[in-house]
Amino acid sequence: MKTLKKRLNPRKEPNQERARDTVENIVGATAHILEKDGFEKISTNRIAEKAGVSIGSLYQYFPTKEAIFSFMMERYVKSQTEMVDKLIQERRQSLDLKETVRIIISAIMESKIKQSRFQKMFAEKVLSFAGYESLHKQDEHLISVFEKYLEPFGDEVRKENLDITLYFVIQSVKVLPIAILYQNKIKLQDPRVTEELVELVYRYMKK
Amino acid sequence: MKTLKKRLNPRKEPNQERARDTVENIVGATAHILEKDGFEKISTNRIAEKAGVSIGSLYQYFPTKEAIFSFMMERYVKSQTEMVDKLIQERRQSLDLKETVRIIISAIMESKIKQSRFQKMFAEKVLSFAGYESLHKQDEHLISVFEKYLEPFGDEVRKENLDITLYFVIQSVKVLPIAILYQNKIKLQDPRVTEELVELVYRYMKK
DNA sequence: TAATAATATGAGCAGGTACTCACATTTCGA
DNA sequence: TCGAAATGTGAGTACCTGCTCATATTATTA
Repeated sequence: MKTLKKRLNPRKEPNQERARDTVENIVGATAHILEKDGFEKISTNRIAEKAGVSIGSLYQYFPTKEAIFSFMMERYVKSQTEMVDKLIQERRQSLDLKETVRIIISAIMESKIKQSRFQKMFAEKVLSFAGYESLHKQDEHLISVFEKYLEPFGDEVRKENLDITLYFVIQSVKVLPIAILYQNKIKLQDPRVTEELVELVYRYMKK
Repeated sequence: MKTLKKRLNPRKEPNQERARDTVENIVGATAHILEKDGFEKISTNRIAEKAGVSIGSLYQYFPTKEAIFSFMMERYVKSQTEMVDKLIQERRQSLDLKETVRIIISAIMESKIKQSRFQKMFAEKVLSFAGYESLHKQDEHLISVFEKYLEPFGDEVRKENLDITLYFVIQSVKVLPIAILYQNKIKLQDPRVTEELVELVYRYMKK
């Protein structure tokens, strides 16, 4: 456990401006290589080269290669979670479940389209790397947030296997759009994708 | 294109019994290592060692490491497709859609539970490796099979965005159970998982 | 300005990787 | 029974990997 933390946490916090630039360049180069050449082609040497940074600098801020992925993942998960939390908070008063579902899924889809460079990396890592507990934590957090939000919907929502239901809902929204990215007929930007996802989730949840 | 085929196709067909054993040992060892140590720890040398086979023999039947994965994938995809095709064929006469959905999903879940050793490998490869066209071909095949099967269900099935709907259905059944494998609260064997998957798919498809 | 701290550098290392090839062994039909 | 074809062997190679460390450069502080 301690080993894991040591290996995933940043080695050193960047204080000066140029140090923050270095870190951002590393992250940017990593995303770029992932997007262009895929996971198999990535190496710390290549990342450093692409970032215009020496391999030594890279290892000043990231103790291992995985730490780079972990950093990017954590950052993305955090922004997604904050977004959903905020939307739920805003919808606290409303009792229109379908509209809430639509608003949340639309927002997520929009960010997925924008940040589609990260999405393929996610497809390869999201389900695979047990070390990324932050993702499981996010799932659990979202489940409890939704569970609380759904309390007033006693008559509208099916609550027999709510744990599985909510897990499936979350995974559907996370994973189905990524699956779309990997076939080449339907575009992620096609508004019907969002529509269908809303349809799937709402129909599945309601009584 | 030609390069890809050359690199993924078996180099030599095993004719004698012992040759077939060699191939099976290689495949078995690969599955075993994947299951135990994960994708990152796998190497052809390790596979050969675990299989009790020389590295030279391995390369007589598989021209590259990827060819081993490809072979296993193709074999699995083929068995799954045949199973679904057969079930659909048997259900040709019936007009009970939900029961059909239940039968197919139950069968798939059963095989996923049995072959769960392959499932994690799939989670890492299914969406990620563009080279595995066989998977996309399978998706397209299944879509057309379902589309045909659904023709008589004019009144029961929602057909506005049928392309997306069927794609989401297929991906849900493929991916959601795998997602279950990667969290540790709900077990894949829990019959509620199958139930919920049926519920999700049927509710999503019906009018 | 001088000293100290922060940051950047990249040659190089130890170990792993996919894969080859010249040769040994086994199988089997003639 | 014998020889060709099929199968098996594993030391070896060229390359790549993650990562270190001694040193140089730049920024901050006193």
